[in-house]
Amino acid sequence: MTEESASLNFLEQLIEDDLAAGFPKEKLRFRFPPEPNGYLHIGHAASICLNFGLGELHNAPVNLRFDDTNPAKEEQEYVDAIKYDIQWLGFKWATECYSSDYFQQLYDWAIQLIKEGKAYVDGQSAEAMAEQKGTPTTPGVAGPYRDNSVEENLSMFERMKAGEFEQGSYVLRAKIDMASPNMLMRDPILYRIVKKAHHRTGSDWCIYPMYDWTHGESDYIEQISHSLCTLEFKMHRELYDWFLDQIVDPKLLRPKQREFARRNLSYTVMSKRKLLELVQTKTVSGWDDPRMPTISGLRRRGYTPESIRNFSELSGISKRDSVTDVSLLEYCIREDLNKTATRVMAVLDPVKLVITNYPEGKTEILQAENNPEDPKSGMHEVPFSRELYIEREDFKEEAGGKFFRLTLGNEVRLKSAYIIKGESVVKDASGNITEIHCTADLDSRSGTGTEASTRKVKGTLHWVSIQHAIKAEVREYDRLFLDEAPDSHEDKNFMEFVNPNSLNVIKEAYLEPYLKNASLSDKFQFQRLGYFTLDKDSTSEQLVFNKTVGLRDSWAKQNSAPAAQPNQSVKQPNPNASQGQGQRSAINEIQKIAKKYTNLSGDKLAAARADIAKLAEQVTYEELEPLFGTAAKKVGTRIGAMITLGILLNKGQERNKEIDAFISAGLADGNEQLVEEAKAVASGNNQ
RNA sequence: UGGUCUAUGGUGUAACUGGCAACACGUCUGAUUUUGGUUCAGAAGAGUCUAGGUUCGAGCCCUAGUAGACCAACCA
Repeated sequence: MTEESASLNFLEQLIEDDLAAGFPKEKLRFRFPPEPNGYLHIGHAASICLNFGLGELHNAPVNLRFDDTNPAKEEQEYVDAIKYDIQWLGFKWATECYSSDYFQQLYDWAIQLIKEGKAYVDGQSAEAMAEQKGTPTTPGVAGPYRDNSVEENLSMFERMKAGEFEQGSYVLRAKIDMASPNMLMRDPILYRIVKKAHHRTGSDWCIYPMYDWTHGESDYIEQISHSLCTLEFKMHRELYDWFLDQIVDPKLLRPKQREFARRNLSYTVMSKRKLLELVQTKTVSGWDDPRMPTISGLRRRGYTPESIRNFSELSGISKRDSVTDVSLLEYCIREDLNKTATRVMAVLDPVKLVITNYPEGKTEILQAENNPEDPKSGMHEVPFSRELYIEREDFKEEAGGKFFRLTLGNEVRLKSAYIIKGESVVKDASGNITEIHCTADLDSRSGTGTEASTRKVKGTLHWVSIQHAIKAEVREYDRLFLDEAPDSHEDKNFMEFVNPNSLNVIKEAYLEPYLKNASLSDKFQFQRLGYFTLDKDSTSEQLVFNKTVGLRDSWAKQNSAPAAQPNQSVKQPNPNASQGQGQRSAINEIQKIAKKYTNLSGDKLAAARADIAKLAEQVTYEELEPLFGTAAKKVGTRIGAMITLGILLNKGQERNKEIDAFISAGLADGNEQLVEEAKAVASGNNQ
């Protein structure tokens, strides 16, 4: 809060404007209004961070309001999970509210609407009503119940409430405008009959209010100043305001609804319905499966509240629909965990390493840094012995100079231990390496301060002592979907894009013994591999670790680069791209200067022209010709090209059809400067 | 064929009432490093959807297009 925030998003700006216009700061009040019909996901986190963030910024209360008007879908389990997640994210709500707390008030207001002739009971089938509603392009028509008397409506509504009718037989509708271009205004439903117990009101009610009727009035009851919701409710604003108009007391605060774009994440889906489908089809193990974009899934995966809040902050708020790349989320968690996670060693794909000059049966206790990023984090002990496991991919019998790991005849450092040299391998009948034999430089032990201990070698490997290692299960995760936006395809169901290899279980990984006492909230970095956290499936006999995210890996990237090459080369057809080491080509430089040419005047203009002329000396005609096709609008570039052309012609470039066409187009242009240059070029008088 | 909204590097957001398009992620160099991590230094990449217009000057204002999203649940 010490530094001023970079720049305000449009909602923060809106509030600033309201404040500037005289809205009293102490009346600011926000709310987060989840429906308890599913678990919160990373998209909700955006809304939570927005609303609670606004509350923190202005020191204003933020209510948690459960929008529980549909007992058919809502459950206490979700209420509890939602509350837990919000607290876990680190936010505190002012008041825990429920729309169901307002059922009586809502009912009273509905009676008032009926009395004023603004609502009526309709007994038609849903299909009939839908038909009368028309379509977006054709107006609706009035149904037969629309002009029933107030008395009749009153009595029918009473009887609905009393439970005299079947579920679905009658509804209460607002009487607004069946011809409105906004479909929502064509006599929307206020109440329907649902004969199902509610998680809070039990069987007190058998009629339940609809979202539109409930939401705005709840905001009003709680005196919410700014009711922020996602874009799909934009159309509802007209209704929101209409309902408020009917009941608002001018002495009280009138809430304002504003909309922002919901946040999508690449390679996943974000709708509760689709997440529920993943759960119900057992595609994932549950709402908190570590591959799920739910708050609980991310938590189990090892994400921290800080990382999620930071992600929301970095993602920003706007009004256009967008897909944020998961790489930003991964960046956020790496950034957080790098500072805090304890460094340990674990080998996931082991191969045996024998140090032939190290005594059999000897064990040394070495010291390992807990976190090099945090000098105060201290050290922990790690046992070392003659036989170790190292990562299978950390050894090659022979390799090129770019392989920094163990090969025969080369030296590498065993992290926190000795420098070793590969000597020989033992293979089984089918040629697989079963053991690697090496010798250690016994003077090189880390931390001893000897000259040998500070020698530089080109690689460092992680390892575990076989005798001391503990076995554990490790679960690695990949993106749940293979498509960047799995639910954006009209012709294909999102389930078709499920990644069949999103879960990789390593049944027997070897960990250093320090991990024996890990607890659920601990965050570790398995050195050189990534960040890991204990999973709740762990038992006293079997630890289970989840991989949160890998370390950035420029080596792996380099290795896979050749495969990706074709794609990239397609995007690189521009011959004007940089030449040599970061050197811009002359033609590129000219383009850059020319861009702003028309904005210049006086000395600056003269200087720019001189620069272009000078650079033009180094340009070939082949480089220049493509610029002839520059759009008419980009006058600056065309002027630059014209000046360059003049120089080239002076140097003896032959005139041709393209050149003539470019010059005459320049002569005919509306821009005076361009015409000037074209004239000069045409007459050969261009110095 | 209706209404509403949106359009800025690969991605996500900036640019106060018009004034040289900025930041982050990602990508690529180089240095440092007992993690091919971190850190540090640097680079490439956008003429702001298109076409007109207003203006000395437009990402921003005007007009007309184009593209995408949303809108006809007794869901929220």
